[in-house]
Amino acid sequence: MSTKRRKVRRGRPLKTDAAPDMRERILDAAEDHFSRHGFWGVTVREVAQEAKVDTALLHYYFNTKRGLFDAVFERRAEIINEERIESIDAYVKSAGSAITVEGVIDAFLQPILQRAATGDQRWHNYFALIAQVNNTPAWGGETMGRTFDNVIHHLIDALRKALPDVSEEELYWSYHFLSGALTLTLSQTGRIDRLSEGLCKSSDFEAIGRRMAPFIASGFERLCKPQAAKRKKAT
Amino acid sequence: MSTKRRKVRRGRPLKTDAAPDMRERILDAAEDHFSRHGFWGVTVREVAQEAKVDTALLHYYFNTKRGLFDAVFERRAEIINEERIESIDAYVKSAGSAITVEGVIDAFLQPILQRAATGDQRWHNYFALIAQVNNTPAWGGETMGRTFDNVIHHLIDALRKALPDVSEEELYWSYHFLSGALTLTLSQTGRIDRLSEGLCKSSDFEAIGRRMAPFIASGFERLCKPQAAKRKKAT
DNA sequence: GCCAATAATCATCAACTGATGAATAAATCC
DNA sequence: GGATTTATTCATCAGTTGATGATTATTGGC
Repeated sequence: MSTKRRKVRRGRPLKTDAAPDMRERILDAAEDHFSRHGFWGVTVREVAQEAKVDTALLHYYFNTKRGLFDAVFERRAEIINEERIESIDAYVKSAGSAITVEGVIDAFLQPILQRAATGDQRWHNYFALIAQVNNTPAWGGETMGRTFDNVIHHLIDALRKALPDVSEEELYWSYHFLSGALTLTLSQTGRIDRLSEGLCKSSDFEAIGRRMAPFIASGFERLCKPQAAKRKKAT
Repeated sequence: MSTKRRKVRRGRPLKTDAAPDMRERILDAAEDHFSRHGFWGVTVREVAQEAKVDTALLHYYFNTKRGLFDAVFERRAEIINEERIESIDAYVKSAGSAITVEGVIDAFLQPILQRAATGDQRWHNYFALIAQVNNTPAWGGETMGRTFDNVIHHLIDALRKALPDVSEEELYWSYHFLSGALTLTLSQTGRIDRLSEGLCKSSDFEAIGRRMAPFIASGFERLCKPQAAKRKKAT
């Protein structure tokens, strides 16, 4: 079992090898590990081992461990960001003056929830990674902002159309609550499974897809529509 | 600057030293570091250095690094859990048959938000730690459940009183969204500061305290009160 | 067909990591 | 007041860590 000295080719690989692009293979392996244990919980050796390459190759492509992490984080961000902007725009256009908060939020959520629902492990890992970064005090805010604020401003612009004369502060705080609810969902820790004794499942994105937009939209409307009369102070 | 060989006492300390309990000092230092960088982002040496003790002492008290982490996590959990249960019970009792969802949720949130609002850095760190654990896929669900499920069942029992004939599933999913919104708030990453260009501040717990219960309660009511007529499918 | 650029492994580094057994000194027990 | 227990630092270990310069083999440009 010990040193089975597998003969490993050195030097540039033959073109005919048609090995799945090493760079992508490293990113997949890194995504898998980072998503489960975070930046510090992973060693470059673990990643290299899973990708079946030498650790030096991973420095060749990404220079540092942090460079590798950032590359993982950005790879799928571009895809999902584009999808979300298209989804919001399509809804706003189709709804016209009948635009609703719930419609906008649903349009924003669906691209993510649908990708999560396919059961593709790699997207699943990626979303879990976002969840961790979003809750990392030291550098999470900066990284999330740099990567996603564009899309979020797009979302907020659309929400303004459904909420005339809305206060900016209420809008941002409402998004904040949405962000927290969404990222916990994406992190799939299995806590709700345990709490509900199996009644609800972290992996049941169909169930989440049905409930999340109504829940969140209702909160937005409560906070953003200044119907002061409705407020009742408890006790 | 190099080796200023500070003469350090060896052996058991004099009783008259009245040094602040070393065990607590280690826990404080560990809390500070773990909350910022997570379990793997911290070395026992860093903690020992901040607590100004030898690394061996920290193994003396907590055996392993994980033991230290668990001790940090549990120390304040007991305090805050008790406060939350008392707060919920007090509200349920005082409200009587006028019990509302918003009232219950507010009672659940206030102990946390008030402690966060005092600006006590140590509670602030602890809450950030909870946020990270809640979003850790590998072991977050298990740890959160073990530590907090008791209180959460207490919360859910109270909510049932305000929501007769409620579906269990809707109740658990609603709590799930609440949990995500709360923990992101507690992680204080500064993202909303950046997103809103300074209009909203992560550290403004007074602002959060005013908005969170209405937002979340509204979501609960939308999901848990089966007023099917109100539902409108947006395109 | 030569030569620079590219893509990979190998061998190794200095620094760091969690942990532990031994030494030391005060407190407490009897 | 001697022996045991408790609380602390010291010295050190074996294993791991991120990183890099040297080496090797293939591709692509001219």
